[in-house]
Amino acid sequence: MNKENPLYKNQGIHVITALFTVEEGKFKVLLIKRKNEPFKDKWILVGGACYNNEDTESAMKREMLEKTGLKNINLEFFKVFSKPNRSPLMRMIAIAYIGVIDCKKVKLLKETTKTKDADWFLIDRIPELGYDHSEILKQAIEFLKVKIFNSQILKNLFPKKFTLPQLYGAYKSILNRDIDRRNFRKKLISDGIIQDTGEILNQEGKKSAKLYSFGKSLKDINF
Amino acid sequence: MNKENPLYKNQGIHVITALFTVEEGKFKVLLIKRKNEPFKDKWILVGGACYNNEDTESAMKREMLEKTGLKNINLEFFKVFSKPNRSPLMRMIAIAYIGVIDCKKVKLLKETTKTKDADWFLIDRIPELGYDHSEILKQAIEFLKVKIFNSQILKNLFPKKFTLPQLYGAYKSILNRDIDRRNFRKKLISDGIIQDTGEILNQEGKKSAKLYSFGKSLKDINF
DNA sequence: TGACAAATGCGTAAATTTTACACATAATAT
DNA sequence: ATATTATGTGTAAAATTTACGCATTTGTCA
Repeated sequence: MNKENPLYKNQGIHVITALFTVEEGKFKVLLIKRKNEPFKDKWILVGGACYNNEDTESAMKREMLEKTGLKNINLEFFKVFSKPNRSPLMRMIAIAYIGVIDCKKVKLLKETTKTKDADWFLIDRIPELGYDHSEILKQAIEFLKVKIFNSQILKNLFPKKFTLPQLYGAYKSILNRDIDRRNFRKKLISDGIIQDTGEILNQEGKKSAKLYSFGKSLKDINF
Repeated sequence: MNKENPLYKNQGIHVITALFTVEEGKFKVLLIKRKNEPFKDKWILVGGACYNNEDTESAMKREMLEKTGLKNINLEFFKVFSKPNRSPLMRMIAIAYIGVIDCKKVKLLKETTKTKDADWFLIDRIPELGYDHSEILKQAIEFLKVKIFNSQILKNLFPKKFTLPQLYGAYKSILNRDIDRRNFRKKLISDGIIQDTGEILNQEGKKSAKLYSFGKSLKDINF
């Protein structure tokens, strides 16, 4: 590096989100396909550069809109990735988020200035990703598995009111293991993550099920 | 901003550490006094710019050495601060860490190229800090209060072997409240944070006390 | 149609963890 | 001597977590 390019210049801030969904019992993540170098034609997590007039979360929301058409996504910070060469052209630090939405409620932009495709990928069918996004995704999944038990991060995966079996199915898909159905109900209710609405859903030709909503107050133990 | 200065250029990465200690039952934090503008003569937390060939933790260790003379400090990431104008000259994002050491084991550099003083401040006697460091410190303290119960972050505050009353005193100072002495012992042992060494310390003219060490393995529930 | 399986719900007993608190002993202070 | 402080151990009650039994409604199929 020379004087025009000292060690603390030409740095940038990446914001990145692993946006998850569960569709028909399948745990999936949103990937976009790059149009340009570097990593041309590679799939990556949604993200981009943070501008100077934005905090990182605002930047992430703008990037999400620009590259996928999605708005009003709740984001949860999970980790910083700062290896010096994680991005090839210039030193970029990455501020990584996770989010969860119902993919059926939204329509993805399939092409933008910078992307040539966007799609939901099964978690166990992820291609090799550009940048260090394979590693970021791996860590994001582990973070989500913890987060669903101490926050309402799955809120946007369901309508305002939902049945317990619906929610239970999502947990099993994300955790990729079985959990006790009866203790599951007790835990989520007593922790205040969900609450009984008193209403009952009578679906045609199915046994009636109680309707729950996400709780109003939740002592979130995380930072 | 013009073409020479697009929205995603002229960004930088700050690394910042709230380094704590407990000295004679007093909970303190390390501050340094700036020599230059901006915030000339203001006290701030230890920190500086991250270079392009460093990850943020390495940068923080270098800055710690340059500005305080301290080496081998264990750092724990706690939060990103990214408000666009948190730093006046240029857009800087801050990656914030906490650490804990025994101030009696080290000697602070009182002056460096960029600092004109360095000292340990009582937590309830903190002056107004430069940048957004007052806010960062406030959040760091809250983070530490949680962290002492699920990690060995206090490890460097004590020698390899220490008595329970010593440790207990540090917890009370940091938490700024009373906790049950007997349950405190049980919790820290059963969580694997500390373990009985089998040895006993006979201090001249004091009742003998068992010696403990920090545990070998600890299931750290945090990310 | 009758039997069985699946989906939904409720409840309880055992195990574990957390909280509150009693008390014993050694050293110091008065 | 007596009281006070510093250290240690233990136990019982309360709360939480885990394991699991069982009832009801609906669909499936022999």
